[in-house]
Amino acid sequence: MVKDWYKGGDKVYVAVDCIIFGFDAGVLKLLVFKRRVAPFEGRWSLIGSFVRPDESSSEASHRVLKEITGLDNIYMKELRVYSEVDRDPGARCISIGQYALIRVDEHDKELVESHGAKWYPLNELPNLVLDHGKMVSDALERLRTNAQFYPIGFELLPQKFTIPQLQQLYEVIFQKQFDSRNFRKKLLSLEILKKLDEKDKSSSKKGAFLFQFDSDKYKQIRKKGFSIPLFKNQDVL
Amino acid sequence: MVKDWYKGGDKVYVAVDCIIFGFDAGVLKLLVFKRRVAPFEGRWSLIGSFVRPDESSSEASHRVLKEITGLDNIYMKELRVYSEVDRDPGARCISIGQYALIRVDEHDKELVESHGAKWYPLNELPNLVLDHGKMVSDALERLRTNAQFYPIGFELLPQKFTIPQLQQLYEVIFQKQFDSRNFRKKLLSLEILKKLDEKDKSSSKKGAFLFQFDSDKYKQIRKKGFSIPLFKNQDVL
DNA sequence: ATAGTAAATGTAAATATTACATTTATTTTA
DNA sequence: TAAAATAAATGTAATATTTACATTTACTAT
Repeated sequence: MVKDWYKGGDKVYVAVDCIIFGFDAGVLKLLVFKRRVAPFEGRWSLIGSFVRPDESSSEASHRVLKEITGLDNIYMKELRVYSEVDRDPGARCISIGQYALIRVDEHDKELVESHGAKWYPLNELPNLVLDHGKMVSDALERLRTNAQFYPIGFELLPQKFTIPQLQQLYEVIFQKQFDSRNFRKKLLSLEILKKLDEKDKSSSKKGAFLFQFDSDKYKQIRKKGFSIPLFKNQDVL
Repeated sequence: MVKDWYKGGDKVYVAVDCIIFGFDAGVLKLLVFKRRVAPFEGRWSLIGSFVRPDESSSEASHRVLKEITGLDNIYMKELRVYSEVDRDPGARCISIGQYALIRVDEHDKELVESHGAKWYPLNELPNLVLDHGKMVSDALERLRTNAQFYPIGFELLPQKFTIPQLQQLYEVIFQKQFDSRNFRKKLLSLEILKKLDEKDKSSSKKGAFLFQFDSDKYKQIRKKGFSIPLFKNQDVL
């Protein structure tokens, strides 16, 4: 029931749009889809939805993410609200940008295809509808900022990964090369990686040891009151 | 004109609520106001408004902030969207939390009073309507996080301030004492403070030199690709 | 002239970062 | 089965930053 005093307000459409990052074959990719219905039929768009009466914006974005990728329990954070008056010529409609990091190896590729969705390397993105291109560049900036201060890179790698893989990811995110000895030393010094007794031999004869992100340990450290900036000299952007 | 394909969506009320921080008499304060009309007449609330058809959420929050404090050009950032289904029993209404840092010495005190608004020290806050208490604690957390990595403390101090004042502010934000010699050294080493030829004698016979935040220099540094974490060992939270 | 007060300053020890080259483990090939 | 090939793994010395800690300075009030 809507109380009288709300009658002064103007209702608007509220949507979520997901900026979904993945790391595959050494490059950062974004999941976009080709619209099959109006508006913007046939054009590329972020994956989104109206927020339904029975869900929050966060629930809405997790719902569509699951619909398209089959994935639950995804790293997803609010980016910002896009509410410029004329952003959508069809109606007053605000959109909440939600950026997500997923493990490409874990998602349901057939489901993605069946929805007309496709992974594009960030530098080969097609033009997107409305302000979705802006959402992507904002999200990329946010990803870079957050990756400086928090260990979120792990969200983009398989559960088990090698140090060289991790380094490659950070080099792609920050567009910068790191010294492999110093990179390894620094990451291991954070004490948030569990070394496994297993090697990945896909990229060398010697094989590289696999590691897992130790999120319990990370939470402990955070609880004690520390945050972990990955690189001290933050000249990574 | 609303196109047909939007008819599937459900419209909702969209509001902004401002979490307004100030630093006064050595304590962090929040600006809240006593509602004079329904809903929640007589109860304390954040300062907010519906987002109007002709403005973005950012414009809406700057508008109400100006209405109440007389201030323009305020540091204000989106905190997050509060869209839980039952957050407002009167109607489906989502709210965009916007947190702001203002210089208490620059705001229009009479205007604030005339609107029934009042500054409360953070630890003496009255109960607030709806989820506004949660907004405040979220905003405080965000303030602390951001103050670790970015020089935003200056937004809460007068344009001209002393190093001891700056230190006191950071001690309040982080609930932690700093060594005055190291604090001064660290802050000056960032090279974003302009020393003035002027002293503030309000708190000592000797007087303390006044400084200004040099935002041009800070922008230059950022442009070159550096961010500036204020404290290396981020054990400040 | 002296006492009182907060501001300002310096340094040595500990820690973290950087720059840089060789050895190791394994597979493939000769 | 020895040798070649390849990426992974490791160590160290030089530099920079952070930390811990006590005295002097500038000014006002008595």
